[in-house]
Amino acid sequence: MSVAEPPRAARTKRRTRIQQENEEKILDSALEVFSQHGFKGATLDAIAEGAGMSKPNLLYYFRRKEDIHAALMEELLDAWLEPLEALSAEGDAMREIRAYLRRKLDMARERPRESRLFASEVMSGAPRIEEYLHGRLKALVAEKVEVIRAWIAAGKIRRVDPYHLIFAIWSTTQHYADFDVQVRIVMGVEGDGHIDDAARFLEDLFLKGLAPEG
Amino acid sequence: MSVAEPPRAARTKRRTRIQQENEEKILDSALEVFSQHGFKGATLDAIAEGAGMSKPNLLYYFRRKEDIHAALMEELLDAWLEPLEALSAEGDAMREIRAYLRRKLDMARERPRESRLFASEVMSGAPRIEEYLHGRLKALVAEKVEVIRAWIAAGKIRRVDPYHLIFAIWSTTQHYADFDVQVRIVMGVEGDGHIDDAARFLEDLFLKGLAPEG
DNA sequence: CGGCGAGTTAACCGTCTGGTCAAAGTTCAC
DNA sequence: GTGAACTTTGACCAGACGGTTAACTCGCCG
Repeated sequence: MSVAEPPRAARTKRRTRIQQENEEKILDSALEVFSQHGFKGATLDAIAEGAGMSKPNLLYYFRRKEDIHAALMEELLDAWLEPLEALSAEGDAMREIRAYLRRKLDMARERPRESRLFASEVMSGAPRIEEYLHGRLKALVAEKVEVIRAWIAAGKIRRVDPYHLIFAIWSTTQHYADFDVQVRIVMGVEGDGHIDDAARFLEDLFLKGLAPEG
Repeated sequence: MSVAEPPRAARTKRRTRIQQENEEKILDSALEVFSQHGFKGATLDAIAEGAGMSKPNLLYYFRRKEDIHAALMEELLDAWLEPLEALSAEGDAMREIRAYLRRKLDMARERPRESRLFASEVMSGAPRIEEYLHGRLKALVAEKVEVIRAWIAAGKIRRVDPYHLIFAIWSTTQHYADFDVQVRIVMGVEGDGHIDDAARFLEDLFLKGLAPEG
């Protein structure tokens, strides 16, 4: 009669050291598996093995596959907004855009699995993050679109469609995470030095491409 | 004892009308399913249902799941090279790049599922197309990189890294296929008119960003 | 150092999955 | 119209899958 309630049920705060460690191991393994195979393609067995524990033990910490994915997403989605949130209307337009590019490229370098997790979710139709896309993300983008429009109105950057500008920044930077394998093979590189070159190229392209006439 | 050999075994050419039709139905359904859920996440049941036939019947045309995926990939990979292949050293640099952008955007508009199929394959580590990436793709890119270098040497475009230029074109254009759901939600659009805006934006960005000084 | 709750696991369940098989039904050239 | 080749299907299989249960072991606080 001593069956402990699975810890994730009683939320609030982390309890034991073991719990903390194991949830970390699970989420790390799950990130690997989900980002490679998507939600449907990921299996609890693979996640459990990657976390170095049995499947029932894994299910002691997260009752359902969905819960693991949701926990991963919750962490990810906040981090996902940060770089764009930091785009400040008060700053210098060109400097802000360059800084945004850098933050996004840093994420692609340091958290490529998260990028692929997000991509895989969107590519499968975003069934589990529709609310987020329609809500927080859409609102934040709308807000920053206004910031960019203001820069255009003030003659700080050329007249371009702010939405497509944001998409262009997202796509070019995330590409180095999502298509990492392809980039490495095509370029024939191994470390991550090529991302510095990418940074130079992208800053160059966007700053030149957006600079006001004259 | 009249069990016909599964047709895909005897390659060469299409035989019956029914076979032609059914293989088409299967590949169309499989494209839908693979592009949404990846190789592991796709099931034969789902593909069969989408194709409007029973699973054993599906397996009469393609003996294994792998074979369906391979057939899809074979078709795709050729189409994938075409736009870049058409980038001609003889043409005007700026015009060639603009035309390349347009071809890639057209593919994103007209064949978004193929784009996602490719993306999903690369994101899962490209286990089934390694040879292609190391072979034909790498070689073609290397060839076009030289074309771009020649344009730079001739002062037709600014001095930028040709590899990253190609990646930037790939990523910005494919984004409208791979992240279609996100793009639609964030922009709040429904048809595909936004891709024309994307075309204008991207041509603008790249042509301005690459134009030689002066 | 004893006990209680946290942590772990073997065994299991129903369903799904990729794939097989033999038999039945259909098509089409002759 | 018929027979041989082509097509379709129900029944089936072994293993994978997400998840449950009950009983076991371990860690740690008093």
